[in-house]
Amino acid sequence: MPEQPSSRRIPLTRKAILDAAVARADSHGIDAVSMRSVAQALGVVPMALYNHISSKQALLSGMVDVIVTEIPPLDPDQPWQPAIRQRVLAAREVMMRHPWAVEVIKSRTEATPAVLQYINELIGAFLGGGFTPELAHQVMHALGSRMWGFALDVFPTPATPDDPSQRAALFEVMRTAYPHIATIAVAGAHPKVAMLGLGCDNQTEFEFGLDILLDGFEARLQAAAVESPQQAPEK
Amino acid sequence: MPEQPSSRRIPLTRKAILDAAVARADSHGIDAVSMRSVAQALGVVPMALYNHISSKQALLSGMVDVIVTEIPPLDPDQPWQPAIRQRVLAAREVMMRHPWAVEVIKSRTEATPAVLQYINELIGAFLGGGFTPELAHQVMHALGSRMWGFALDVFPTPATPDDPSQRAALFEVMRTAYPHIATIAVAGAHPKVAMLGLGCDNQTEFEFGLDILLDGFEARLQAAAVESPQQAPEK
DNA sequence: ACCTGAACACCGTTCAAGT
DNA sequence: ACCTGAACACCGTTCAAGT
Repeated sequence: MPEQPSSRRIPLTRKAILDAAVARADSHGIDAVSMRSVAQALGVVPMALYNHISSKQALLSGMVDVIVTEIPPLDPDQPWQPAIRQRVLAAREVMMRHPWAVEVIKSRTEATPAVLQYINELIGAFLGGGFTPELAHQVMHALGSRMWGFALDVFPTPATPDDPSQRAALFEVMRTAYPHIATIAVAGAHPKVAMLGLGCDNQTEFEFGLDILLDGFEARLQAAAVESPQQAPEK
Repeated sequence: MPEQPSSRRIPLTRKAILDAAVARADSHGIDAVSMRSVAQALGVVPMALYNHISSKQALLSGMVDVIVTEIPPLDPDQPWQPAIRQRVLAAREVMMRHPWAVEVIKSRTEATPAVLQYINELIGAFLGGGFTPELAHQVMHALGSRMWGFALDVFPTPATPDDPSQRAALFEVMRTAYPHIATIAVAGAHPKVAMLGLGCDNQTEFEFGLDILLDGFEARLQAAAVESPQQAPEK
């Protein structure tokens, strides 16, 4: 019995489909999420999904919506910088729970409601912190993917062989062909990482980049306040 | 006659395949690049490609290699900051010439030789500018996709209807549901962009984010020099 | 209104055969 | 060593039919 129709008592619903897709991605990886496989997991024929979700792309966007909803809200009692920092790091935790999410978010081209709401709230924090709309626009773009808690890590790791002697040979090749890469590879901030542990987008490095951006935003905010103090900062 | 075998006098070669794939992506978009379509463009059967390129993924990586080679070299006569800034902006121009490149680079997981060489040279510029290996490691990660001249623009544009009255209706919906987004949308630095012209990753915004990062790198470099002046900055 | 079944037009890739 | 032909095991999606 390859499927159990007894579980199909409850009618198919958009939410049930998205939850099944997220569950499947969590357990089997995003490549295991196809219209056919999700339908099978629900005990239903592939075309049944199309009554609730218009396309594979819509399914992926809906999956993002589901997990973006997991991001905890902004703390309204904090100044903009710690509030945003905290929320971005919270978003990062959600992304770490769903390792497929980064790849899917990178491929999205249209925003869904939960995504728009998250963005809207971040902008609200900037505006509430004294940013002009123009500056808020700029900093949101500068923040980019870091608003979701990840940095595009285009620093690809060559597959590191398990065999130590092969690994040493590879490192020797790297050191002669790309000496600077070899230099910083061994000088990573995290000594536990193997010598070719590039491609590491770990917590320290994420926060390093995030804080440079947030500090830069603060500096631009101050500069703007100085050159056009139409509204005094004290109230 | 659906194909011309006369063009198949020259033997198939890895470079010929990559060039054909790049040409096809430039003219028809990345979705038109399949093992089958590239083979057809070369007047050859799909499986013939596998003698020179091991997989579709290898084809995509090879395509990136081809265009990364188009990025002009670093100017060795300049200090690290203008040199890197200039080269990143040059990389950006290459990416603009090949609109498919951003999407493909985002999906790569392994570095190819030209990519490693480019990265190696950037690191060399940081090290030559006085960065410690540790700090160079950090700033390379913080730079992230911006080293390729693009920022991951996770700020997706809702499809804007052509019809003005529909567009006005959409904007009204946005303004009530996501007021802050609407606020900064109309306050973009580029007045020519339509009111819902979010998702714009234009030159000004790219440079805004890039300069925040580069300035932050400089500040960290100075801070490190102050706290451990084992090598005096003056010579 | 929702689900089904069959089919269409594709994919990347393996395998065995040709030269 | 390189190219071919046929096949395999998938895709997303359309269409017409069922209830």
